[in-house]
Amino acid sequence: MTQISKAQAFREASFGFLTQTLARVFDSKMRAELKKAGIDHRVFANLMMLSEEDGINQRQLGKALKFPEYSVSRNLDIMVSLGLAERRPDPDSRRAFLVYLTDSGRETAQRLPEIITRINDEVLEGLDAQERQQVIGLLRRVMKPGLENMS
Amino acid sequence: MTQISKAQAFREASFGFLTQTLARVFDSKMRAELKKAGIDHRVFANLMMLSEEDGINQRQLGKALKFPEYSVSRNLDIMVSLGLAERRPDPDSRRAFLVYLTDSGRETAQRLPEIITRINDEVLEGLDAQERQQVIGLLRRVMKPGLENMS
DNA sequence: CACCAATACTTGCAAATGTAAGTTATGTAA
DNA sequence: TTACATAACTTACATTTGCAAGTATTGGTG
Repeated sequence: MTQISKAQAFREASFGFLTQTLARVFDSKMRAELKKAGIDHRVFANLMMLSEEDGINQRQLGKALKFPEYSVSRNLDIMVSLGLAERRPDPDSRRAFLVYLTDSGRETAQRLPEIITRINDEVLEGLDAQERQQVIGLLRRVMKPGLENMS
Repeated sequence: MTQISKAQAFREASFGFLTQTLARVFDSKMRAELKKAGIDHRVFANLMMLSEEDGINQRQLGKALKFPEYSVSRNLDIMVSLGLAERRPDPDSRRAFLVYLTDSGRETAQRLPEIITRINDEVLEGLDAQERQQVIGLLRRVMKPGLENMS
């Protein structure tokens, strides 16, 4: 029986620690791959989300991705300047915008799944197919409860 | 049967997306709690890691947490300036330092588990005890393979 | 031992991020 | 109908980060 200190057991058993650490790995790999593909790494999460659902406002976009709203605001500025997305006035509220992908944004978004899949496969190499399904299913459940939004 | 677009199924099935999103949630909650506790949020990961194991060099510290080495370097500057850690020369190599917590660092580190546990419980509220064990176990396995280190 | 590559760590600079405060528009309730 | 809180979004400023290039030391190879 190998000796494991309390602290070690604790850190390795922290869900937050684990997700932060793995998120760093995913992020740095994504940056490198997106650079190769000529896609701006700053916008990939929003791009992916909008390709799933457009015509939502910035708040909703931020909530889905757990991004603070100032971050959505800035990322959208970038996407608009790159011609990937556009803000249209919300007919129901003059203070909100509805966000839509442009054709170019949609085309760019289509190139993402291949990259994301490849990197996920790299990161998940230690798990078999069933375990991958399992961990993904559990993480999705963690997301569900709403997890009150960011600042 | 509710209609789910391919894109949605895809994003929600991306391990990387899920960990990044959940890491953002954990991070923002940790920041708020650490601020209340008067602990510098920049150093908490290193502090926790070092309370588990000291006397390692900066490379090893970075590798364990998947931090790039420049980040370890700067975080240690902060920890040293706050009196939480110290760099001692490595007797085996003049280019390396061995990092140790000070007494103050150790005391501070002792206050972390309570905070981390509380936030993990908040984030994981959607899962029962068994599922928590399960997801943590799987995430640990993902960490294992080495996941070649950062830049 | 002379060379070159790799290791361990640091740093200048540009880019990105968090905080807090701002604007404008809506909802509510006296 | 005015007043006051909240919603949706933006921005100035300071802090933090990533990248790329730097130093110094060590390990190997001919």
